[in-house]
Amino acid sequence: MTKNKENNTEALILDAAKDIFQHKGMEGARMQEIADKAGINKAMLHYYYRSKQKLFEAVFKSAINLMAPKVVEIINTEEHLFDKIRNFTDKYITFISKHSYIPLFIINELRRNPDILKTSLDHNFDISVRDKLRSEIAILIQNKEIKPISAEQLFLDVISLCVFPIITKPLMTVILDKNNKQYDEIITQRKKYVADFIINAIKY
Amino acid sequence: MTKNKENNTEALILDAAKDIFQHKGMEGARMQEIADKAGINKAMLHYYYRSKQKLFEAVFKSAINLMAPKVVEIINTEEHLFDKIRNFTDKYITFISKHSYIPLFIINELRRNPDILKTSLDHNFDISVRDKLRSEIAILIQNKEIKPISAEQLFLDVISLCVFPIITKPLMTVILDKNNKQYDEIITQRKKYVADFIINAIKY
DNA sequence: ACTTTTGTCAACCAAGCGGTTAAACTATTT
DNA sequence: AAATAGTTTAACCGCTTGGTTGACAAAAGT
Repeated sequence: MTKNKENNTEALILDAAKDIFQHKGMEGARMQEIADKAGINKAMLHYYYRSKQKLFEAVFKSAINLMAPKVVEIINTEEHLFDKIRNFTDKYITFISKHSYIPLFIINELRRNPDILKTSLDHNFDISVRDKLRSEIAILIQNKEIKPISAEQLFLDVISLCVFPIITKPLMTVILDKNNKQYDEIITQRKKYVADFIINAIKY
Repeated sequence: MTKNKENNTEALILDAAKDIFQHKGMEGARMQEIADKAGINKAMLHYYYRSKQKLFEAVFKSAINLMAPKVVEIINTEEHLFDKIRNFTDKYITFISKHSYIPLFIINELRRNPDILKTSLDHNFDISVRDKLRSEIAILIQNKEIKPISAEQLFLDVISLCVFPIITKPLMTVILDKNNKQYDEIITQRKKYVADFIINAIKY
């Protein structure tokens, strides 16, 4: 435990940067605030990460590579599509609830700079993953297990139903007139609810 | 066309501010940029709106009061729930597509300041609207026309399926490997697709 | 006609920003 | 233990920011 002092500071900075950037975005974040949160001098941020932009990219990359594998992982199992859906909604809603600021962070900064993904995505969502899902759905359609739908639409449905209600919590609590606890309960129920909803929608 | 010169300037500022704020957010927007866009001197912004915060709030208020009535309007018709859903998904996806930056703008700034809604929402989503939808659903459940679901969950489903795929376009084009035109086509198809999807999910 | 109010602008200001520097401190190497 | 290299800090810097000021012009009121 005597070594990697330098590594420790670097990690300390990244942790603080994640917290500040993900809550306030690139423009809203202040280098001084990140330094304060990390408990170190502001010059250290530049010593380890050169610039605000570079530090931001490190945070973005870590965020995108935290979220994406979770999706791929479940698509790549050998379960039946319905089980995948049940599995996914349950795990993804739980996961996103724990990191509720990350999806909005990604969506936002991707809008500011649409090309940032290309340098940040390590490996995920390659052709094989897309094709696997597409062919699985094609077979189920042929077997008349599900209605004829496109893989893309279904993918959008699943992600939308899981993620959107979480990132819009501040808005939806007002619209639906719920307090925080009540809304959290609604989200908890969605873990099962969403899977049933989707399966009912697509099954014959 | 000779009169309301002062009014014209004020409106000119607000239009420019909408454009800049909604694309770049509170932190990312620059007063000078707004002034340039409006084609007037920067001091005018403060003359008419006192501060950046006040100008921002005017923009936010106008955004929220553009989006919310569209929802209430359709809920308050006397159509059958299924027709409401078909009507809503079609109109709302069309509408949001035209103003794709607004939902994200609202979600974001509401997260920065959760209390801003209370001073911005003019009248919408009062108890009567919520109760109307709730009782309509209760009746349909009793008549065994739809499965027993909560109005809140259904509301979240509808909004999620309409809005999320639009605000995540930059992300989804990469994940689904589509170009802009292809993705727009997917969104267009969703206008009908989403309604069928939801109705299939909830009907007996 | 002249006084007051309202609208507009160039110039300015203090504060806060990201980033730099040079020196001090702390290991590590020789 | 002296020299070297790596780490940390306070102080600083140039620039941009939101906001202000004072002069001036155009209406509006009298």
